[in-house]
Amino acid sequence: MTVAPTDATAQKPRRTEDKSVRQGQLIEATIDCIARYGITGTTLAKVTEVAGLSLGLVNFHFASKERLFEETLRFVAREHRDQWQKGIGARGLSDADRFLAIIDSFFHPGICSPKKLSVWFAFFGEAANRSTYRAIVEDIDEERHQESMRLIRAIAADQDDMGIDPIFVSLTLEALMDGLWLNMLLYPADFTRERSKAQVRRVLALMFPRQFGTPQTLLNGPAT
Amino acid sequence: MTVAPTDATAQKPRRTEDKSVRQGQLIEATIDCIARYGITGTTLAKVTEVAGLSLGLVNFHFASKERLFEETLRFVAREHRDQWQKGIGARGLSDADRFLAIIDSFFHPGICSPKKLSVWFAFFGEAANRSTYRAIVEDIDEERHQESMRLIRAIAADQDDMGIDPIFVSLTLEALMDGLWLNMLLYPADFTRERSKAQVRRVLALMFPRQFGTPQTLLNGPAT
DNA sequence: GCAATGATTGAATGAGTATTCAGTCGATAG
DNA sequence: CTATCGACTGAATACTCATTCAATCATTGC
Repeated sequence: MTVAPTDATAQKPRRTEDKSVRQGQLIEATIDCIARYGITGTTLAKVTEVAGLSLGLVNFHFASKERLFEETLRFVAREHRDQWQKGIGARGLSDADRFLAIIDSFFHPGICSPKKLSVWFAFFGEAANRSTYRAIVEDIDEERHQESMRLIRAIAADQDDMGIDPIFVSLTLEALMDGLWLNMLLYPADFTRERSKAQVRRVLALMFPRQFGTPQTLLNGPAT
Repeated sequence: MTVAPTDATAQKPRRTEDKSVRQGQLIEATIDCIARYGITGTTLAKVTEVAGLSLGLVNFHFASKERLFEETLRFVAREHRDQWQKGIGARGLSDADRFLAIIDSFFHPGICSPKKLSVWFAFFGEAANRSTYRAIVEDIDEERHQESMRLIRAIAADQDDMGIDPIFVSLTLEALMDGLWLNMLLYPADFTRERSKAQVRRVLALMFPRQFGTPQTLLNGPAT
């Protein structure tokens, strides 16, 4: 499902709108509600109130609350995928640049905002039981993991760092970023986007000193 | 609150039991239900049914469902704390051994079982809004973080690895382990306890090659 | 204009759920 | 053996919330 952004140029709120507009409003409101009230406190009454729409619309545009939740998760998942794909898509980038772009995508303001992190972890918490949620997350994880591996292999081959295991590098950095996301969710004051990104780069420098190990100026201040 | 384990020797179920026994049963059942149905699907009716107790008991032993949830989170948090404290408490351990014990505690079968991981992430998902949950998690995180830092500082001082930043090491490994927990929750078939533990040790070896960098035999098979 | 179509509304419905509490039961003290 | 007291029970209560749907309204094609 593609979600059209709310049209900022439309002055008068029209009574009827394109389906994708309404669906986008409802998904946006769902994200807000999960961030504010948690997944347990998110009711359709609150979602529709935040969206400024009437209660019945959720079951009209989505079949059920469950479907609305699925589409919300799909939305943030696609947002992240689009972000890193845009990052590696630019012309003239080296493999190292592309891999850094994937890392950067994790810490892009639109991707790891407090609201989005709330949504991710709300669904992680439910994912163990809901196969639908897990499938959505797995899809996007797998796609990114494959791309990361491809890039790391290329980076390792460029130099003669053949001792390093691409699977190990990829899994480690991805797990690290997931963990930093959790820290950013729980302790937003201590774990900022920039600090976290620098931390990942520093680990990367440890793994590929020749390729990434130059500017050690980052991250020296006190933390938690 | 200290929870007494269910007495396996008691053959006849007594009608009345010590408070701590009942509280333990209810917490145990809550963990089961969160793992099975998610936090949204966990009702008091299900919890008491799983516990084999009557509906009214939750509000008798805990003031409310909310309190039951808080005590459940506190219980798994204390379990983890007890685990690592027991690990570093043994006589005659080096600082390196103690730090490895903290790592091991994350991957102890009783600590990172699928059920316990479900509980952790269920609460993480809610923690952004519920200050009580966050406070419980923060408490235990902070205590462990301080101990880790102390040990890493000692390890770095032992050798002359003064270039390494203890804060960086501690935050990185903790985030990594959180991320591995998430992977173990979402993809239990691919991310086993032993494999994850080996992965952390490998990163540790990268940071302190002299102290931890010997047996490179671990983790070479294919993953996800 | 004028239907026809489809989006929108929100009151009504009904299923489900936390909490209460009056009564039951049984262990223990005397 | 009896009385007392506190644990225990589960039906009843008082909600909340997802879902439905008949009625309303705006748009579009004619």
